[in-house]
Amino acid sequence: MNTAEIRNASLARRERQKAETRQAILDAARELFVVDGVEATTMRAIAAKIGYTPTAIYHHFKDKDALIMELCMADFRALGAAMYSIGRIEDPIERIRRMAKAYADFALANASQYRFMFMTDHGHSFDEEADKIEKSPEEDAYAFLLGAVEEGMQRDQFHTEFDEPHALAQTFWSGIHGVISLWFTHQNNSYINLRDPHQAVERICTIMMRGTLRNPE
Amino acid sequence: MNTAEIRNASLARRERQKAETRQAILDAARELFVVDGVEATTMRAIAAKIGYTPTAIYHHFKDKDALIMELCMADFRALGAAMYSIGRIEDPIERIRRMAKAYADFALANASQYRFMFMTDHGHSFDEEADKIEKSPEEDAYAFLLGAVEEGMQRDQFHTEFDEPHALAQTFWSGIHGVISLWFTHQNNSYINLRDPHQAVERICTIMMRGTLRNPE
DNA sequence: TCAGTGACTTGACAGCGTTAAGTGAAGTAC
DNA sequence: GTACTTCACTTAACGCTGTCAAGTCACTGA
Repeated sequence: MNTAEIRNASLARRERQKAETRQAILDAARELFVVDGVEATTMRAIAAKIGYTPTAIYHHFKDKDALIMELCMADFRALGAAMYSIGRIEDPIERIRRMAKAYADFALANASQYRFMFMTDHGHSFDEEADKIEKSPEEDAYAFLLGAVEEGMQRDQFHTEFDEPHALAQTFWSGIHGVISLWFTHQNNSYINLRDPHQAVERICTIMMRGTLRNPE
Repeated sequence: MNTAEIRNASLARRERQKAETRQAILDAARELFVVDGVEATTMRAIAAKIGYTPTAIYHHFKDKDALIMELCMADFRALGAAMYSIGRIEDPIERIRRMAKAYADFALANASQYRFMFMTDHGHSFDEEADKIEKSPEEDAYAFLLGAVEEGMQRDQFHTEFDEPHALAQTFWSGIHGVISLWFTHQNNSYINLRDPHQAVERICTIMMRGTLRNPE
């Protein structure tokens, strides 16, 4: 090894070590967020979990919000991947059904994350993040749904009065989100006694399809 | 006035003064909660607003949670009243439609309160409160909706497969709640660009009715 | 060899919800 | 009239939070 190679190697090692620490912070934060919730986990707890002082975190992330946001962005990508994994099913209506199920499965399996992604007001934080990623966080999943709705419209599968793809896609999303979010906040309410969320998602999905399709089979 | 009367009068005055202070705390807290949100409002800010020290509040409420919960219960009563005010419309389906609109109007006009009532996890706090009030907080509004759904079923207005009143009432509720809560968390997301919530509520309401009614007109 | 870089620590700050102990005015009893 | 009690409220503090200025120290480059 000549001196230039050594320098490069050592630079690379330092960068790798920094990246490892950064990842350790993210992993620790993720685990604590999932177990205790985002609000309840402290910077001190995250630091202690990986054997650093709390201030060390601030060398890798601007503040707690930036740390949270990074994990949140990863979750959006994961949701997008979960949506995408159902593949290109020919019938757009069937595709929407499958998306609803995949969405609900993701939400129920990642409750803490879902809470933070869709049940917390982030103000304009997402807009700011979007500039960096070059597209909005929900884009993948939302665009996927929107595409299916548009395709269904092109095939005249919906009643003619539903001619605005965004409006219809947002309605479908709202319905599923309503079931999920109500479940998260009211599952312990003994008076309301909410029904099983998986079945509830299926139910509202059936109802919304029957309410919008031209020929519900 | 004899001595007994004087004693009673002074006791009454002291109780009234205490009640006034208590109410002042509630009023100040309400205003701050609405403006800044529940989380961002501090006990110190509430106290400062009415010219007391923070600790004074603890003579009237066990802790911040108890103070919040009291306001929350008042909001549930207000929502119940808003529902009840639409009156006993003959057709249960039309009644459900009106309820949806009244519910959405309440939510959009009382955003902070709605957030806390239906978008925050209260664990078993409501159950504990319910023991005191002898009925669960949502009871009024939920029972009102449930009654309309049951009536619609008795009149065979819904498809026969929808034979469980709770399941259907919860589905309707979920749909409206989904539109509202998504609006609150994502109204500023420029990529999603959510449609007007009033129209969105009307849209999902129409869709859900068409998807459940035997003879949608 | 020596200055410089940068990951990390030390020690602190302001603000939070909450509480033990104290104050002082009003009511009660003799 | 004086002593005792009650109680709404204050004072001063505790432990907790997110965050930051300053310091440490191993490693790098000339």
